Amino acid sequence: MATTNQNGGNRRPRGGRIRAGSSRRAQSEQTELHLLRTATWLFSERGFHGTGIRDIADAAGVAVSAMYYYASSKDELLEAVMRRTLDVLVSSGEETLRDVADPAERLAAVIASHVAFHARNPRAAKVADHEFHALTGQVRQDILQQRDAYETVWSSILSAGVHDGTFKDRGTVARLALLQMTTGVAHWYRPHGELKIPQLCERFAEMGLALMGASREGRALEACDVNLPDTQLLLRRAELTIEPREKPTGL
Amino acid sequence: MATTNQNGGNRRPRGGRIRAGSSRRAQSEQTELHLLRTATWLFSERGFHGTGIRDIADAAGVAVSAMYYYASSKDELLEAVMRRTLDVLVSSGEETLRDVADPAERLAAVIASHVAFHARNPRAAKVADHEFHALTGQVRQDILQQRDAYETVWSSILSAGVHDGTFKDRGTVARLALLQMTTGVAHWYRPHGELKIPQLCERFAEMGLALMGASREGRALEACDVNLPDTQLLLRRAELTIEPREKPTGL
DNA sequence: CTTAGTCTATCGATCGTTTGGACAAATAAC
DNA sequence: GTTATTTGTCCAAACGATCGATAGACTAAG
Repeated sequence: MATTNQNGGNRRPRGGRIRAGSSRRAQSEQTELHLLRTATWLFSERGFHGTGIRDIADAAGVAVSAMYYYASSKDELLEAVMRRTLDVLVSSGEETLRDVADPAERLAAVIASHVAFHARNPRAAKVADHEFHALTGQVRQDILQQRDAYETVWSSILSAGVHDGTFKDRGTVARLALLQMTTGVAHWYRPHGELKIPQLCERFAEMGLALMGASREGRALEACDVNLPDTQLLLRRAELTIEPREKPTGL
Repeated sequence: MATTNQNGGNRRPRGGRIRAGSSRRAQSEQTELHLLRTATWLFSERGFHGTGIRDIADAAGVAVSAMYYYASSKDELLEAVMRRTLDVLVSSGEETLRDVADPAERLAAVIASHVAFHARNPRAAKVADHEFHALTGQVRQDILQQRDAYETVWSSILSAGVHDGTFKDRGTVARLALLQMTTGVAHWYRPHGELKIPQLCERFAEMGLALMGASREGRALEACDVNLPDTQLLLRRAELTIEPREKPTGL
């Protein structure tokens, strides 16, 4: 229960490397990523306020002050996690929607993109979803604006579909319901569960279309009636460097 | 920025009352409720770990140690909030389902009950939804079990409907999607928004039935095709004494 | 030799919790 | 009906532990 450091002989020697890197600069980048991944893991598990900087440093196998070389405060650590996460979420969505015109296909596409991202990066997504309340000041405004912009994409897809008769008009709550149920994937998805990511995306696209009462020429639209984006492509776009793929070694 | 107490002259005199009560015992109950409501408000706003006991005491207008007269620890405060919340959520659901047999009507009923509860008690519901990770030990097990039992009710409704052909088979994920989208109501619902609670319940029942592809004799089921529980009844059952109906005065 | 990167050690502030009464309402004694 | 005693409720002050953050020494790569 040492307060200062509890992995005494286990720490790598001074200036030691996490992975053999060529230059010092490459090594520095590795360390920063390692710290962000560890922070993401802990934030997702215990929440931002429930995680101490010593928890992060210990789990990452570095000294507390080494963290402050990369981030000038704990809040900045959270900011980095949220910014990187939202950036990839938004850009992967935009790219996937780029050349899709039909409202039903657009809805299926944005659902699939969103679900793929949240299933592939559950911890980072959880942090972005849960820890918004821990942000303050300008950062909070920025992140909020980015999230609003993303939700506006969903809104316009829905209203376009309502306007041309593809969807039933279910009001503003439809967007909120769709976002909640797809974002929720991050909270329960397990890689070795019932469904793999491609099937999961298709299933959610199906449920989303059904929820909106999607139809063409009087016939209800199923997921198999619309072109779904290629899942491999979705997963490549959703790749997030700070998502921790395994439990921190020092935990 | 006094550390000990920041509402100096504003506090009521020693032994003063929040509301005029008859007996001392009645007064004590009022104070306990007042503390739980204040805690619920702050937990929902800043999270459990983001809320200090001094924050709660100050917002409630009592001394820190007065809190320890009612709860022997901060964790016990959270426990009380979550237990009371889940108890009402579960029992109101059970009561509403008591004499409903048809799967489609049961789904609509449980959705309406869930949505009504989350719209009426958003802060307590948010705490129960978000702060589970802050629980430890036996309490965590208990709450988890209660939540699992509640979700099992949903599962059996869905599988009954799938079995008799009312619903399409959308696997386990359907339950998770439905629960996420309905629980999410607590995060965005505002009393003066687009919809009042009765309309909100109906809308969600509609979306839920659509999501499950509910149909009878080949015809798709709408919300108007099934009997929805009386919303006034739902709201009475969902009444939660610890839900803070207004911002704490000392905030 | 310079400096990027990491260390140990420590800071003041705040954390959850405890102590030892103060005081009023309820009860008992007269 | 007044006074004394007990009980229930709450407070101010302080405790040790832990919090986020910093200072300054040291190492090794460039």
